[in-house]
Amino acid sequence: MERQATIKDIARTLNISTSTVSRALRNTHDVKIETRKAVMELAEQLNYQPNQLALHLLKKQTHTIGVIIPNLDYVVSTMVKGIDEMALEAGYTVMVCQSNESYGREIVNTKRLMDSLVDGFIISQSGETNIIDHFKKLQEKKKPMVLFDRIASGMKAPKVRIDNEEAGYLATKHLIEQGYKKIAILCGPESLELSNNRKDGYLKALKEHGMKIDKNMIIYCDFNQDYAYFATKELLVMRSRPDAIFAIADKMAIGAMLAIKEKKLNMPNDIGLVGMNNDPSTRLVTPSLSTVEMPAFELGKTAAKMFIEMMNSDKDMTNEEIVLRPKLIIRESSTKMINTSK
Amino acid sequence: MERQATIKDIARTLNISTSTVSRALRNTHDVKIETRKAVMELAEQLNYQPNQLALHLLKKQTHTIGVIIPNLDYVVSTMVKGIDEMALEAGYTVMVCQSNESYGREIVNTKRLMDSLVDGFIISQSGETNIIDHFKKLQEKKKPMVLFDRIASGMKAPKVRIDNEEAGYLATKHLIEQGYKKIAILCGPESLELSNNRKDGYLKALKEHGMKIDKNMIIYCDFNQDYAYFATKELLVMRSRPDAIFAIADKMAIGAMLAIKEKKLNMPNDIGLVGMNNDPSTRLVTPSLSTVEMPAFELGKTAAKMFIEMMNSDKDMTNEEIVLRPKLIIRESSTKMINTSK
DNA sequence: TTGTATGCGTTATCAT
DNA sequence: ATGATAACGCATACAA
Repeated sequence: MERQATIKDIARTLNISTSTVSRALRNTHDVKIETRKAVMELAEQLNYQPNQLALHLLKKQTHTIGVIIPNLDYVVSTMVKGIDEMALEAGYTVMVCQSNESYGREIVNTKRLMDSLVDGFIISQSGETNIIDHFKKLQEKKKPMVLFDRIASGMKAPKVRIDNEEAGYLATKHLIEQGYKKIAILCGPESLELSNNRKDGYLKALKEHGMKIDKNMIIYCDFNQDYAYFATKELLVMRSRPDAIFAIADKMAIGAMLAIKEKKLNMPNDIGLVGMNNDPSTRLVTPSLSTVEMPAFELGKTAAKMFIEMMNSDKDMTNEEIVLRPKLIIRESSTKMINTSK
Repeated sequence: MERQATIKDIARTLNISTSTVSRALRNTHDVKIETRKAVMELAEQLNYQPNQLALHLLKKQTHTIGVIIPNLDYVVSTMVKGIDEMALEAGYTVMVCQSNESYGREIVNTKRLMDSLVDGFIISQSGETNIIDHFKKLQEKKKPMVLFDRIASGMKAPKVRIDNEEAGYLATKHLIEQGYKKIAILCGPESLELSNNRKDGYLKALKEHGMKIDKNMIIYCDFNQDYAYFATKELLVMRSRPDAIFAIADKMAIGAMLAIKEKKLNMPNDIGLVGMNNDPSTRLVTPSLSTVEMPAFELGKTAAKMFIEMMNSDKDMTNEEIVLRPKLIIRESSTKMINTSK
């Protein structure tokens, strides 16, 4: 049991050629029924497994998808589960590398996966990335790729994302309707298209309701709880402080929440708060956190599906883009009406 | 740029043999300096990259580690980050497959990774697993493996875990010292060694303090918030209900917390609660949740380190076991003394 | 129906 | 210092 049995072993034992064994095993062409039976039996007995490495070399593909993600928090994990499920179904294996929001680490990971000769990539960029040469290089090498969620701007590739403008719009409109007058946005790193799209939705809602736009209320911000905490602290000491905040990720909203509590401000009466992603923790904090939910599992699944479709067809999918819809979940942190009316 | 340049291309262009090119590239043996220079230059120009697939076939190894985990929650993600970091450093790539606590899925994943010909495995078993034939099969195929965190019992392999008995002991002792008299434990699936070890720690603390053991207070329980929620509901309607609960994972503690709140019981005065893992959400819930923290990143790193050591040496490490120490973090959900004294 | 020869990209062994 | 050849495990075009 030390060494894996190979086709050669079977051929030698049965006194036939390796090609015949190969054909018998895969039941291709015509193989005499007796030889085939003999081969099958011996294969079974030796517990023969085709050597994938050899097949990889031969076919020049590995049936492996490289997945590049910025972190492993709740939403991203959920997306990865979606990718994983779809990939498994289609006979692909997945190699996940997370960059921890670091540009340098993302480059290393890209190279790693490239060297491992994955057949292609499914990519969500890091918050730090604004140069995308490493992704372009993959395309020069003709590696198929699907971009998802955090779409790297300037790339030509099929894309799967949610409607980020809608997300920003929904959250902001909700806050306006709750009677908040001065709404700030913690809108993520400027390098991300997603940040700007959510901000656009925020702006759209403000304009639509005839509210004026204050640049001091637009805070670019790392995807990270501490950063959001400090940013919020600064917001709260301003002469004319915001009376509501939309943070484009729950972990940022949690950071904001800590700063707000520290200032002894009451949510939702003194200040409203909406996050995004519907992290499990949002249900548990006090007050419970309103949030914009996205179909994360679905999004991952769709990305993988698109990837597989791309591998199996030769049509140009470069310009395809699938956009899923976010959904507002209203909880205590932003429902001023109810609280003020009591 | 369509096709990757190979050694053959270089050899043909320079009118030398592939062996010379190979040697020049790797600077082995004696190669005339001029030929070497020429080779290097052309390689650079053609952007030559050695084909890993070919090397894999030749060396019969892939420099890839298969990582099998039960889920992707906070602690596990952190452990994976540790594995990842160490692996990267040692030139390994990591393939992560999560079983979602499903035995069937775990088997599929094991097979998937086996087929992808990973060099070995780093494994934390699913909560559902009690038959371990699929792991034993890996050993029959001489695949090196390291077990970590949720150690599959009955396996002979190097292990990295925390002191689970200590964890149970710390939590329970703390609750006793806070004056709780009837302490229940949500101790995870019976199939996990880790569950039983934590339970042993719980028992040890009870005995040490002369408290009697009530079998009704020992609840086996899936690693899952909902399950813990229902289990706690049942605990709370008992004639003599517990006045404190230790849940061996934070997500179970959160489920318990929901049930407790629903019953309008006050934490920590009516009932104390301690979780485990130091999930970020534990800081945010109200009351904040006491918890037993484990060095998750370190644990992952150590597991990977052990794996790599095993690959690089030929000594038998089967019986090695590294045990890291957990740490109690006291928060509001269990600090009765302070609350009752006010 | 089966066998022979060749190739996938690389390295190692043995010559020269 | 360099080249020819075989080998890793498999599949396939071509022959028979």
